[in-house]
Amino acid sequence: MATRSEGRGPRGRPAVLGDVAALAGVSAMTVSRVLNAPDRVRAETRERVLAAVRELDYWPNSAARRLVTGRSGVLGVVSIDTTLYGPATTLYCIEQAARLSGYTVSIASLSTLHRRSIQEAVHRLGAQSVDGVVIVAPHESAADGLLHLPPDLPVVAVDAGYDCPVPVAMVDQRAGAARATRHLLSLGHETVWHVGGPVDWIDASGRIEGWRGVLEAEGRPVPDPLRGDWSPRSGYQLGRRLAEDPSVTAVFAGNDQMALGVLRALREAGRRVPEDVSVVGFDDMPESAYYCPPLTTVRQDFREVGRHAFHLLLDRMAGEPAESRRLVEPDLVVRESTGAARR
Amino acid sequence: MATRSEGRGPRGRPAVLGDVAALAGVSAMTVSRVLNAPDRVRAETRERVLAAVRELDYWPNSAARRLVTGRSGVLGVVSIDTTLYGPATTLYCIEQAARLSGYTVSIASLSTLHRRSIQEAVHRLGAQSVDGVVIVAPHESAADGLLHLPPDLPVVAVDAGYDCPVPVAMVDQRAGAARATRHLLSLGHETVWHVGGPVDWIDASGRIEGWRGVLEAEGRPVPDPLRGDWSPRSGYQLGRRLAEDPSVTAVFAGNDQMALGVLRALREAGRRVPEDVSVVGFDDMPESAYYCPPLTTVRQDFREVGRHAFHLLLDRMAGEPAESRRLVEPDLVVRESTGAARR
DNA sequence: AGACCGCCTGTTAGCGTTATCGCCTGAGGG
DNA sequence: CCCTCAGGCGATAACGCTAACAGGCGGTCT
Repeated sequence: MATRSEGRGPRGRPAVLGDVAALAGVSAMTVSRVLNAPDRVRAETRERVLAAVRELDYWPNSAARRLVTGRSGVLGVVSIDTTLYGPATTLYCIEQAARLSGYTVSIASLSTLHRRSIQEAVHRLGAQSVDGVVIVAPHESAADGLLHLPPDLPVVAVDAGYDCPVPVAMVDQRAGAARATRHLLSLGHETVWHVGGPVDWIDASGRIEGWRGVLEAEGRPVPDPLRGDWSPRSGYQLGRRLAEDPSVTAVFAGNDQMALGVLRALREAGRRVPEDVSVVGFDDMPESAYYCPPLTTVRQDFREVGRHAFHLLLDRMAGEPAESRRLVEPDLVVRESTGAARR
Repeated sequence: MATRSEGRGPRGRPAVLGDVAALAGVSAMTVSRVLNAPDRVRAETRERVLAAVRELDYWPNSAARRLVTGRSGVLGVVSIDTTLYGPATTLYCIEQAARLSGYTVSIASLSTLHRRSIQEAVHRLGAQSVDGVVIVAPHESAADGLLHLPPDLPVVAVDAGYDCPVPVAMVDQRAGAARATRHLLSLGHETVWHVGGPVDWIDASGRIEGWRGVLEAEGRPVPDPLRGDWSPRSGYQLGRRLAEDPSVTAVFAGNDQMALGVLRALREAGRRVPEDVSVVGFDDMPESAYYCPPLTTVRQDFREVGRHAFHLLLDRMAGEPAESRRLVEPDLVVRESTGAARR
């Protein structure tokens, strides 16, 4: 049952291959075969070995195995702030998928968003000889860092933009933003203001592109996008500026948290949502349906992204000519924070 | 620069210790010493070796090192749903602290909250020979699983209750809940209703104890606690029941997300917050200050908890007689969701 | 002057596993 | 009857690193 407690080997230490072999009356090699290629051993012998394995509570030493095979069964995930809803969910789903396939996941958070930082993080994992790495760092500097990685190490990225040098799993940010913007225009709003994510964030850029694209295609005025930092606080601060401008009737926020801040700022300024101003968010966090009013938003399926990322990595590790990109389509979830423009 | 790309050894593969030794004109052992005990090598020799290390872009093979030293430089974190705010933040801070001390962190999420599940997760990590494990699973079944773990493997827990069999870092849930409850009573409310977390969750229990303790000490009626599942949705559903009861004037929710659901339910029922009903949450997520109204809540310093957990583990790994518990004091943050009871 | 000590470096022997090759046995074919 | 061949298993040699000991060299103490 327990890794190092019960079933100690004869030496008083955890049992090793040799102990199992001795107990089963076979050679070490046979035990190894039972564990790695069971059908190459006679059934009777196999049973005897397995009995010994159970009796001694033998667990293979992964370091020794790794040393000789070169593979570790460990994947690395390099990620920015895993406290954020998106990265946290993605990480969680990568880990789940990996676990089902027998992999363990090691993480390396980035302290700074510097190109060196990403390389350093990949190195930390590389030094632990991971079999592959998923990079969750939707940041320009990260994309830059992706260009200078060990070519032997299978690497895939998440949300690393439309022209990512490594295979990437991502939500179609442009499509999502376009959907949100079109929704607002269809309600009769003249144009849509945007509270975007931080400069240099790739998904922030993608959302801006999608938003701007629709406005331009429809021949609407394109206000300068405001830039926050994803936090509710920044949404609030920018929201106060928008609240002062009576011409603002529709706001598309780069994520739900900033949208929450915008909602609060509008409320404080006495502008009603959705009667006076419509607001759309991005992400669809579990909370968003309970904001006041419940938030219309763009749902990102992070679970899907995580799974895709893992399978892309699996392909790369198998040496297959992996697809270069898997796009996940986001959905617009219409709630009560958006309504018809007043005439 | 890159782990396996540039600076290949003479063999066309990544450089190994021997390659560095050959290039520097010393023995392998000297190279090893330069890396592990630099002051035991003459400065001049050291420089020569380091130059060779750089030239070949040598990175020690962690598997080989682990095989012979028995230590891996990897810590494991076993955690429930790392999507939840608390566990996610704790994990993040553990990783940060670990990184600063030169450790890598591997994660193992729990799929189910079963006693076997925790043991299985610890095993997965143990099989990868981690040096120690932090368990973030504030659940009764986890506490149970803690009793049957490899005694040789240093293990500490987070939020595993006041009578945890292993060293534990935790927020003083009782104190936090008591503070919230006293705050509401001090505003003149006759008693306080509670929307608690799921049964079997240890921190949910702690909060109930703290809440109940204050009510009993003050001789107030103690309503049956309602139990949600931490989600805003469950808070909303339970909130609707509370909203129907006109005697309810003060609600203490087990976390901010459920509090959000309660706020929404009250609003829909036409009961104003804080004029008719006061609401307190628990956690103080970044969003909470922007709910409507901004939520009075109990702030948990998860960063501090993560750091404590890591240092407890470090002590245990060093074989020191570690403290058995580190309590972090939560703070009451008063915002606008609580107000004086109406007479 | 000889014994001794400390500093620096090298030699040897594993750590626990799997790759590789080779041996043995028994069945089947000429 | 001998040869071949395949299945099943064992002996040996790595994998890359460090622990433990050994030795050489210069200086210090008696």
